[in-house]
Amino acid sequence: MSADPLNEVFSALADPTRRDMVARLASGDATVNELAEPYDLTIQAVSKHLRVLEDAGLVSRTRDAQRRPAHLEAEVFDLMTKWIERYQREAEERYIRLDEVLANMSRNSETLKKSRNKETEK
Amino acid sequence: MSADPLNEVFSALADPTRRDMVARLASGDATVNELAEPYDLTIQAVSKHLRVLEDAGLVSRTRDAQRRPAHLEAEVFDLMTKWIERYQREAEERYIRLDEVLANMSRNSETLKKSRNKETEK
DNA sequence: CGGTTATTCAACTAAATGGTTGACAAAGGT
DNA sequence: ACCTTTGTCAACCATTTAGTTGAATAACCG
Repeated sequence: MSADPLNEVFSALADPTRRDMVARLASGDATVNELAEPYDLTIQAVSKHLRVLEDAGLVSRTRDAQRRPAHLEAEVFDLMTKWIERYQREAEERYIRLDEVLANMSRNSETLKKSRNKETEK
Repeated sequence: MSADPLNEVFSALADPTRRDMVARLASGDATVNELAEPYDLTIQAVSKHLRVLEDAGLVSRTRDAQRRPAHLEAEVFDLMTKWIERYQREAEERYIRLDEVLANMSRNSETLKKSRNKETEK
């Protein structure tokens, strides 16, 4: 029921062909045949790739006669950037705090010389 | 030789366990044992996950006696955000331009009524 | 209706992935 | 010198994945 949608989004973009398809769709909608053209792949393979992108919510399909043009959905990207930025920020902030700690430590370094207690747990 | 590093980065983050490990490492370095504790997984499995993160450049390892604490590397995140934001922006800009086109079209819509030419190819 | 174009479905295959168990290595603690 | 802790390596297994070929569906073009 509630599988994290990021699973599919990240794993969809893990494939270079699919990333390339996304890149191309960013500059305009395209049909399966058009998308398949540059690759040394069967149409069926590209159709499958497109389905993966669709399932991940990165792409939507419409209909135009026999064609089913693919359209890039930009909203899902927000999910990713939010996740990424959150931990990127956390890690950077922690890095800055660590710098402060180290600055403090060197300031009163005499207390440090005999501290041989390692409190790694908890 | 020159495989796109984004392959490994995205595919590393496609796994929810690995994403969770990253989330936890964002608030501080941790050893394999510490990382493994919350999961219903063997240490070996977690060790493997950690290796995937390391190969993707998301994590680095140091040494502290028998322990090999893992440390989150924030820089690689930039690669991802740059890729994502580029196409996100492209898609959004195109969407805005499309709006303008549609606005123009409705303004002189009388010319449209008989345009039955479809120039999909090229 | 009959043919063509665009796309998907189904079945199969090879390789990659995520997990296991069991043995091994490396470093400390005593 | 042992024993313990921490982690990795190796071999194996089940599932998923990226690709194939071949048949089927869907919608247009005469």
